[in-house]
Amino acid sequence: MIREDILTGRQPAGARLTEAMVMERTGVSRTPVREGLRSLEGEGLVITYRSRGTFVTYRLTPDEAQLLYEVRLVLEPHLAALAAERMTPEVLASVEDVLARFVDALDAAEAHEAGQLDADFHLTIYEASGSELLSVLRGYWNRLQLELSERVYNTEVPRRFLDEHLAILEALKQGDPPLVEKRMKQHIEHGRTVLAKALAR
Amino acid sequence: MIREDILTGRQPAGARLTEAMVMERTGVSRTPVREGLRSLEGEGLVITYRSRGTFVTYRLTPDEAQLLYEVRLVLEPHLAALAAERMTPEVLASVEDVLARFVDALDAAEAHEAGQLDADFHLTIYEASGSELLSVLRGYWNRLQLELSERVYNTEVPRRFLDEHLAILEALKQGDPPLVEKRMKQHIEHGRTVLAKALAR
DNA sequence: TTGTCGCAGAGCGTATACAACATGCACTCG
DNA sequence: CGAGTGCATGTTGTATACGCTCTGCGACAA
Repeated sequence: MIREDILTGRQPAGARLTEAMVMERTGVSRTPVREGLRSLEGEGLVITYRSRGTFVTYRLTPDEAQLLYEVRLVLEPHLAALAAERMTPEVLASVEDVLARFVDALDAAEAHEAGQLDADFHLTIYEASGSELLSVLRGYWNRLQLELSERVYNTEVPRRFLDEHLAILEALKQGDPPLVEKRMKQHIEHGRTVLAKALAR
Repeated sequence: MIREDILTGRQPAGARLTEAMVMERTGVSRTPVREGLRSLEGEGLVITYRSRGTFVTYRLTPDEAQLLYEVRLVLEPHLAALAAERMTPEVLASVEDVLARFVDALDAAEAHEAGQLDADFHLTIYEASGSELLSVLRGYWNRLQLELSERVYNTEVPRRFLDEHLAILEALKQGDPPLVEKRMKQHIEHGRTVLAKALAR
């Protein structure tokens, strides 16, 4: 729940999160609260200063977001191809489910929800790769997601993302790893130029 | 302490870490133990299964290690240049200290220690960049370090790494961001070919 | 008026007790 | 003899109490 508060911007960058506040918001006691905050810290969403509290980390700069796109171009097409080799019907079903909800979010013009489901789409696929690099990926998706939601998912562009997602799903179904890799690469390349334009405004 | 056990290979991949074991090893009670394990989980060093325990994550495959080197080539030269712009005397002193201990570790042929200090050298510099991407970097350095220690720091190669580290330090002292970026890039490129050769054996 | 010391309160750090859950084994019944 | 069920045990999940540290405010003295 707190993760969502951060990812949707309800908790702005730099906001203070005392354990008492989180307890009240979630209704659970301190120990699980602390666990949760520690997890969020590991994901780079918050940072804790001893005896002072934990704070929502500051937003990525536009430059850093572009840099992350270069990383995405390196990692994600590769993991997508791996995932295509090891795809199972269960994962395919999950991906389809995520895409269905993605459509709903776009129809309802819910930018944050759409951003979340975009991340889910990618990460669900990469999970199937069985790669240990997944933990690295999660870290920067968390940071990218808010930027993406607020800068891109307010516009008309994501409809084209949906088409690309569907094309990737198609290639996954066909069990064609090179095609999946190629389409994923194009998709991310597209996202990169879109974000660059959004940042230029 | 547990982190070191993992990073030095004393706790092998797949090893089970019950909270009771960690309590005994560290002498602290369960709450801080759980915090620590949660942190390690965030760094991708362990993974926890509900009610069954936490386990040391499996090693990177050689392929994944190579992939991470491509990521390093994207991120690290950039952050090094940023760091050069914002360098302070304190950070420079820290970097020099790390390098001094790096030399000691090489002289003593302590591969794991050297691997740790190699990571420290890089991360200490990037800290000065003030970039929020640091948390992403830490994640994969943790995973890379063990691979590096066991495959590279057993050989004679790291002496050349030392020279490169010194050259980077020199460029930092001169306050020349483009030079820092260039040397860092060459250094990582070198590391990549070294690791590729080590993996081929 | 200003600087320093002390105090009080808020918040985190740690320890421990109890609850819930998963696993494996033994026993029983078909 | 085999399969299924129930129990015992080990391990994590949660709650709460207590102690320590840091911060901010106020009073007192120079």
